[in-house]
Amino acid sequence: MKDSGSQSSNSKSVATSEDIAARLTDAVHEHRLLPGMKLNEDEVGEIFGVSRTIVRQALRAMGHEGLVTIERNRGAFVAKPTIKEAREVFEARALLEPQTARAAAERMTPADITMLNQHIEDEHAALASGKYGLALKLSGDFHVEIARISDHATIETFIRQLVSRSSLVIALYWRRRNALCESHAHHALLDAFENKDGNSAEELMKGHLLDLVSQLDLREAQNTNVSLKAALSQ
Amino acid sequence: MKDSGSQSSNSKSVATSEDIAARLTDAVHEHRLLPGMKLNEDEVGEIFGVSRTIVRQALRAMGHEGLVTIERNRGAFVAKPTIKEAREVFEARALLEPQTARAAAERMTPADITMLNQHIEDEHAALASGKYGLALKLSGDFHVEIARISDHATIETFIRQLVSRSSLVIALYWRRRNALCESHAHHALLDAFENKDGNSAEELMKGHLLDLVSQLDLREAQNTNVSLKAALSQ
DNA sequence: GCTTGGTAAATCGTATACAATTTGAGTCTC
DNA sequence: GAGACTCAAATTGTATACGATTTACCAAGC
Repeated sequence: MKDSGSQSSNSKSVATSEDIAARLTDAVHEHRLLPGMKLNEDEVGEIFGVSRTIVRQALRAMGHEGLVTIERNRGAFVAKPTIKEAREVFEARALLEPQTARAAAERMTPADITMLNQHIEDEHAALASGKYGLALKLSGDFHVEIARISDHATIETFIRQLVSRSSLVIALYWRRRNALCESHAHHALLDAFENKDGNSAEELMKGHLLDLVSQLDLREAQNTNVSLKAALSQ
Repeated sequence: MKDSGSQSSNSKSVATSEDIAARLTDAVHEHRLLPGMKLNEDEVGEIFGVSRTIVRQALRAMGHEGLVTIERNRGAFVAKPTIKEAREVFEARALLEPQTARAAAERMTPADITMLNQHIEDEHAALASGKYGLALKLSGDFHVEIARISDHATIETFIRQLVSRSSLVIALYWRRRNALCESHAHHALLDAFENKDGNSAEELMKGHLLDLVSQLDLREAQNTNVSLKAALSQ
């Protein structure tokens, strides 16, 4: 839990760079910040009431996660993964997450199950009330929670990064703008977890990731700003 | 290539934070900087002739890689992986590198082979002239080069991090202080690469990593500073 | 002797000032 | 009008000053 308190209990808690990075990261995960958007240092600092020093720390941290691209003397932008990078992200997830799901299944406690269940319900609620961005973020968090339960901090860090970047990929390459009909997959995973069935969990996760990729449109040259060239080539 | 020129061609090239991080990282890889060592900001800045601003950027970057631990108001220290973290690093490598070796084998060009060969020779030369730290670094670079050849930037980044942290693990938990008798393993891998034999490459890499782990001493409580508690529990 | 307390030095955290670079508008020319 | 040029405004990069925290040392007390 630990909600990285923006303005929590203790009256005048000044925001740290971690807070800023978390807030910005959430915004990216919820598609309130979209790939390519400029993150002006003064502007961000003004919004959160901190100096540029702190903002720069946050932006550089996000740069390391691959969420933000920093161009020298030009500033920070929400990253725009290329098609190759998009493929890589999901290939890496396919390499890490199935085994992680298996490990998680074997370590799963009743408390974990309850928590994951709550997570799925929240996701449902978000979808029902039209908060697609929030639903998307929660859907990613589900994967991160599984990694956390697997109790492998190193791989958890990698998965967290990959899930993060998946938000960008989805923003750029998702086919159907409407539903994220994947809650079924998460339910199925939860069943495997309840039965402590590592094999199923591994297979379900593998299938789930393949399913996700199959809903992306990763053909070359679709989202590149080729307006000029496209107009001329006709 | 691009050797991140410390003082390259252009006369007065002021060191960037990337340069500083690279220099410090090399020092860690070569065991000139050992786990636990304090990295004083003023001191580092003095050595490289840059202000603390730049040093702090470098140290935070290394923090993200897991090479450095930053404690608030206390400063940056070369990281000291616990035994659990040490295990995790090699488990993650075992998950990523065999498949990466396979992919590399399939994409390997004659130029790549030549380069890897040179790498092995350099490693030999370093060992022969007693530069164990350099040999260790080169040995790690070998793995990173394979990742690069596999042409999967995302996984390459992960492997780079893991190899980096492996240097720390080796500094803390390596059994025999003398030789790193692993050049044989690298030779065998090279043979597989020359034959474009992905299966062999994958298997050899898996075995090589297991071999490495087996030379570590990862039993509990050997390097922990428990003098007080240990004395009291008796 | 060992601990406790207090003060000065060392060190880190952050804001800010200023330099360097990019951006964009406006002007001029062809 | 399209393109090249100039200059001001906006923005980022870096050094530095200053406050906050930790550390280290030394003296006093039990």
